[in-house]
Amino acid sequence: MTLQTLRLVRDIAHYHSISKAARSNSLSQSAASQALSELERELEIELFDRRRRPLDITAAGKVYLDYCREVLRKEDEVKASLAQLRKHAEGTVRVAAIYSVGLSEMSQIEARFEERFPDAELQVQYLRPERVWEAILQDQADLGLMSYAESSREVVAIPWRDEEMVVAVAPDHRLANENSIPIEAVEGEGFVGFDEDLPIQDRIDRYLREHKVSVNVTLRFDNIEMIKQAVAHGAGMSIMPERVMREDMLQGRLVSLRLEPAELFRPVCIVHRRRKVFNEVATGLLELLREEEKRDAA
Amino acid sequence: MTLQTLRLVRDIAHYHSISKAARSNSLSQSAASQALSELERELEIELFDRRRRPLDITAAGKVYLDYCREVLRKEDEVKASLAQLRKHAEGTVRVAAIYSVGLSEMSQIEARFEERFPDAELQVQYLRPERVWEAILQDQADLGLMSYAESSREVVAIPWRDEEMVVAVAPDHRLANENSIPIEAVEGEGFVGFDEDLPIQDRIDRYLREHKVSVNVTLRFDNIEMIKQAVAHGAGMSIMPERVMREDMLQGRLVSLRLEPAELFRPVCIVHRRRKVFNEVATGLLELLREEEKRDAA
DNA sequence: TAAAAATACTCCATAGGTATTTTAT
DNA sequence: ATAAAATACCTATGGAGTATTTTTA
Repeated sequence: MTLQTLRLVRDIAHYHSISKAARSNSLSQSAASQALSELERELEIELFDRRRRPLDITAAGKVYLDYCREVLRKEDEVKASLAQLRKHAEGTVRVAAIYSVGLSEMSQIEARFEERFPDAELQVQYLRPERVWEAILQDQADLGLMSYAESSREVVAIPWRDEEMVVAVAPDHRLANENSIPIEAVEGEGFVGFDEDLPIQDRIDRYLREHKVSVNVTLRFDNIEMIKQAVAHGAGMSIMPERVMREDMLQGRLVSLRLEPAELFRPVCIVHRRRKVFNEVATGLLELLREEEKRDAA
Repeated sequence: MTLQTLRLVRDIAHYHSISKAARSNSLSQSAASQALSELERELEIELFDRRRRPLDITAAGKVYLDYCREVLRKEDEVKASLAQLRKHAEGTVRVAAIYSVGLSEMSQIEARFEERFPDAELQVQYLRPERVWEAILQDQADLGLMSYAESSREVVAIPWRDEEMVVAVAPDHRLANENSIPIEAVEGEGFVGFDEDLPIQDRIDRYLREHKVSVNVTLRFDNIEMIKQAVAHGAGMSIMPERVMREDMLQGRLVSLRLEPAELFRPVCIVHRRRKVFNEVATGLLELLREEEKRDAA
């Protein structure tokens, strides 16, 4: 017994005719007749009085007709709701990014996305790194942008770009007029660092160790924003991606000094669940991000 | 797509498991999996997130689940309603009878019916003869009881009993002390008759004519009740079935005189639609009526 | 590694078609 | 006599099974 049959019953009642109902459902008269008979057999009750023409609906038929109408109405409703959900799902891509990818960075990307997919929706969420990972794992986001990510069994990390790390100082710092400095120049300097369990701090420490330089760490934070603030307020120098401080440089809050040798980079990755099935706009965004990276590298 | 599938979706959502839902629907895990996949293919949207276990319902799944629940609830309702109708249809017989079959007659039959089919319902409607015929034609009654009925292409008339016709007079009538009278004795009498277009009057007229007797008709009615009243009030004598005036005789309102020769009978028939499919109790009533007739004839 | 889901393959029940008979008006 | 419904008969689709592979946790 299929939903088609309910439609048929409704139409037979409407036309008082099996043939007409059959036609309006693109069925043969025979098929309609059989379907109705079979339904009546299942229900063990006659829905139409075959002994008069035009066909007459029975008391049971009236009861069943109400049921058909309600179900068909509900069906229309659910189809409409699903169509909307489908449209939304096909036209939306959800991105989870760490704060330090930068709002200005993303707004450029958003602009290019908007241009390429005028009807699509790009939802960007800024989260702490571990929350980005979590969002990807739980499929709360289609794409993630985070640093120091590594592929796991459930998540793929695609290298996106390596951001050059530089020394950040306040404008009134003794070294603020330099354009670049050798790493040895930071020996013994007051330093604002990341928490020690963060990968970024691990890389910085290794770099310093390799060049036999040690610094005097006065403060530690778990995020770049706090570090920038501390540096700007004269708490010492720090090492961070040049990109994330551009805004601050323009506004004169911070100064960046290139590090020699320039061996220190923060890798930012695009992450997504393995075997994730992307919709068109997600695929489009992925492509767009890669173009962005190439343009940047150039 | 069958209703079974809706039940399956509901159960998968409930158990968060295809296997468990399959079991509870007496299906193989494979069949359930295929049914769900097929449904999702039709709807062009995923209802469950297969990438986590236990299975997780999607936004679309929630919408569809609501639909499933409502339809299944409606289905239960309609099944219950139909079961009731079926039970009613199987346990009910509708009879349409002319007034002059007599309430006391019928109440005896009803009593014997009640005894034989304690759970069944006997619906009796008293109607004018033409309305009895109509009720049978339009299947508003299963069986009809009426006089002077003849089979037609759509209706079968089964002779039930022939009621002896007698002379009815008021208790203060000049002939009221007689037990029976020869037909010649009514010559010239004041007479209350039926309307001339009724078969019963036609037979009475023919009988009188055959015996070269004429009466002085002072009043005509289209039904026996009115005639009985007129006779009781001294409007003259009449001829009618003895059965229909028994009550009035007991209560001293009327007196019956047997007619010699006793050649005049009112035939009462059981009528029903041709090829009518009777339920058990209708068949039972038909049988009971025939027994009643035999008992009577004896 | 163990369970659950998906898939490959097969079978057959039944929905649906055409041609014909039966029924109602 | 005519139009509509039912039926006989046939075909093909898809629902459901078993066995196996793939996936998740």
